Amino acid sequence: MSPRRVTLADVAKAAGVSPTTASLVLSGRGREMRISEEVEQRVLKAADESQYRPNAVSVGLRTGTTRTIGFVSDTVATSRLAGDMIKGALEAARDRGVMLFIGETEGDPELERRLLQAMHDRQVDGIVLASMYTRTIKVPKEITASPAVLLNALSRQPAALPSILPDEVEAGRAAARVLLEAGHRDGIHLIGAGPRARDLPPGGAAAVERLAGIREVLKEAGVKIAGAPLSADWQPEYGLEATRAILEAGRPRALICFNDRIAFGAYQALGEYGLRVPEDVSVVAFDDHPLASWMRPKLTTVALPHYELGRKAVDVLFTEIRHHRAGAARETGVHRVPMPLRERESVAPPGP
Amino acid sequence: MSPRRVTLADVAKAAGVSPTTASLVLSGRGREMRISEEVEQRVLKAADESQYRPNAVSVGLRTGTTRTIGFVSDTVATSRLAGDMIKGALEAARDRGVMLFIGETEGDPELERRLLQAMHDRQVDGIVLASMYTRTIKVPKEITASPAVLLNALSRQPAALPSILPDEVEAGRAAARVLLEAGHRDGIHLIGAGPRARDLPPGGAAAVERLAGIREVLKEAGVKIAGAPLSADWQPEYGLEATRAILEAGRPRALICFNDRIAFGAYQALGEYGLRVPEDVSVVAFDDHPLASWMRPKLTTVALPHYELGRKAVDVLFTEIRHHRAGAARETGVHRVPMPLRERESVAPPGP
DNA sequence: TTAGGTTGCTAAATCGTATTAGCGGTGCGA
DNA sequence: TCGCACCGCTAATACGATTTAGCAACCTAA
Repeated sequence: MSPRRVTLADVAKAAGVSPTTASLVLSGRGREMRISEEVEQRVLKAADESQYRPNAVSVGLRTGTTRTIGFVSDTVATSRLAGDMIKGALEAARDRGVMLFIGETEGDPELERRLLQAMHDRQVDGIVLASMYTRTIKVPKEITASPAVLLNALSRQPAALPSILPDEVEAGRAAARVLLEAGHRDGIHLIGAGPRARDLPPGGAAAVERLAGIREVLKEAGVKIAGAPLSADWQPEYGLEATRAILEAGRPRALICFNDRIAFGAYQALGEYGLRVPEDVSVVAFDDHPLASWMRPKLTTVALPHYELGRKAVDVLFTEIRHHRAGAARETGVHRVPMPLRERESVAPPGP
Repeated sequence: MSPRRVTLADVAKAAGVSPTTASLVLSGRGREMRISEEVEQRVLKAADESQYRPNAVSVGLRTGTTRTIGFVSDTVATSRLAGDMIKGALEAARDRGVMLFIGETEGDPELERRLLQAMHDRQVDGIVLASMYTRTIKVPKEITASPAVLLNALSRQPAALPSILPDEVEAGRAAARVLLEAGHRDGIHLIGAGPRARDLPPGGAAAVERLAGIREVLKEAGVKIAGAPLSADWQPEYGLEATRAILEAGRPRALICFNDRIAFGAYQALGEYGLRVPEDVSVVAFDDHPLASWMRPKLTTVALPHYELGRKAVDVLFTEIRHHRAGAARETGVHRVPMPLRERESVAPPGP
C-alpha cells in the first residue's frame, strides 16, 4: 500500500557512502568531520532526490529528544478561550518545529496521572500543565519526570514550577480606571465579587486579584463602591438577577461585572428597566469573550490574553528545557501576561 | 536530575531472566511460549515493584505502531465548537489508550503539507483531517502515507477517504417541521440562504443541505416560503440587518435562521420593532452555539453534534487502521451524524 | 541405542538513527 | 627508516523494545 519510507541507509547506498557519512553530512557535521566537498554533495543530492526525511521515532530513541511537548489541561472544550490558549501554544511550538500532544483531565487526578505517564512514555521533551480558569492546583509528582510549566495555575506547594498567569490585579485597576476617567465617582456597583476584599465566590483566583486591583484604584481616588450583590457563579443568569436586585434598590451609574457573561445578563436586566447603556449606566467587564463584541452596545472589557498565555507558556517551557539540558536547576518564577483593555461602547460619562 | 527510567532489561535482571522472557511474559505471550508459572510470577513481580512501563518510542520503532494519531484542522480556536470536536476525538482516543497530536493549518496548504509530514515522521497510526465548517476540500496527497478520515469535510476528488459529516439535510427538515407542528403556514422567512435552492452564500456546504431539507418539508406540506433577504455572511450583524429588512417590508410570523448568530441579530431587530419572541414571531436556528441558551427567550435550534463528530471520526479511523493492517482496501463511505433538535422557548403557535 | 519430540528458556537480529572509536593511506620531520 | 600527525572515511555499538531461531536437557518409543 504505502511505499516504504526511505531511510538513511537508502540515502547512503544511493550516494555510495556509509550510513555514518550520510548521517554526518545531513546533521551538518560534515565539515567538522572533514567529509570532502564532493562526497557531501553526493549525499545531499541523494537525500534530496529520494525526499529523505529522518524517522523521528528512531531519532527519539537514539537521542532521547522527540521534538514533542505535551499540553494537558483540565478541559479543552469549555470555552472558546481554551482554544485560543492552545492556539498560542501550538504556534509557539510550530515556530520551533515541535509537535503538541494534548490531553484532558476533566479535573480527575487519576486521569491526570495516567495522561502524564502516557506522555512521558512517549518521551515528550516537556509538559504544559494548564488550567482553563486561574487557580492554585496540586502539582502531581509525575510531572517531575520532565521539564514542565504551569499555565493559568499556581502550585499549592511552594517553589515547584514556573507559572504563567494573566495579570489580573492590573486588569482590575484598568477596569476601575476606565470608569474614573469617564468621570464616574458615585453609584459604582460590582457584580461577581466584593465590595469587601473577602467577599469572593468559591474557587478561582481571578476574583481575588481583580477585586484587589479595583479596590486599590478606587480607594486611591477616594471613591467608594456603592455596593455589590452577594456573589455566586459567574453565569448570565446570575448577572441578570444581581442586576435586577441592584435596580430594585436604587439607581446605579456604573457596573463592573467580573466577566462578560455576567455583563450579558446585566444588559438584559437594564433593558427590562428601560435603562440604556452607556447613557444611563456604564458597564465594564472582564475576559473579552467573543460575546462582548456581539452585544449592543459593544462591551468594554479587559481581555484575558489566552493566545499570549499559550505562547508564553511554551516559550518558558523551552527555556526550562534548555536549562535542564545544561544541567541547571529548575526555575520557579511567576510570569504575568498583561490583560489589554478593549475600549468599546459601554462606558460613557455619567448623565446628569 | 530525573532518575533514569526502568527498562525491560532492568526488569529482566531483577527477575533473573533474559529480556526475551520478560518481554514474552509482559506481552501476555508467556503461556503460549511455555514460560513456567513460577518464572512468570517473578517477572510480573519485578515489573510491578520497579513500576516498569515500556518506552513507547522504542516500541514504536520496533513495531511501527505508536498508539498515536494526528488531528489536523484548519483552525482550532475559531469557536467553542472546535473544542467540542477535539474533545470527542480525545475521548475516543483515550478509550483506546491512544494519544492525539494536534495541528492547525490555517487553511495554508503548505503548512498542511508540513504538518502531515511532521506527523508521519513521528509514525502516527492515522490521521483525522478536520474542517471547522462543513465543506469540500482538496485532500493533500501526503495524507496517503497512513490511514486517514475526513471530518466535517468532503473530498473534492471522488472516492478518496471516508468522511464524517453532520446530517444537515435532516436538520433542515427538523427545523421546518418544528414550525409546521407549531401550526405555522404563512409568513415563514429564511435568513442566511434561499428562498430558491440556488440562493446560497459563498462557501460552506451546510447552507445547501439545510436549505434542501427545509424546502423539501415545506413543499410536502404545501407551504410557501414567504421570503428571504439576500444571503451574506452568517454573523449577528447580518442577522440584524436582514431582519430589519424583513420587518420594513411586512410582518413575519416565523424566522428560520441558518445559524444561531444570525438569530442573535434577529432578536435584536425584533426588539427594536417591539415584537416579542415567540408570541409575535417564532425563531428556529441551527448550531446550538452556547449563545443559544443564553438568549431570552432561549433559542430553539438544531444542534451541530461536534462532540459526536469528533468521536465518530476517531471510531471510523480505527476501523480504517484495522483494515489497513489486515491489508484490506481503503473505505470511502460518508458517515452522517444526526443533528438533534433542541426545543427551547423561541417557537410558539402563530398569533391571531 | 538412538532418533525424535517436548519443555523451558535465551541468543541474536531487527527497527532507523547518532556517535565513538578506529582504520588504511599519505606526507612530513627527525 | 621510523614514528607521528593528519586526512577522509567506515565499522561497530547503543537506544529499548519485539520476535525469530535455536539450544540444552530430559523423556519417549522403536
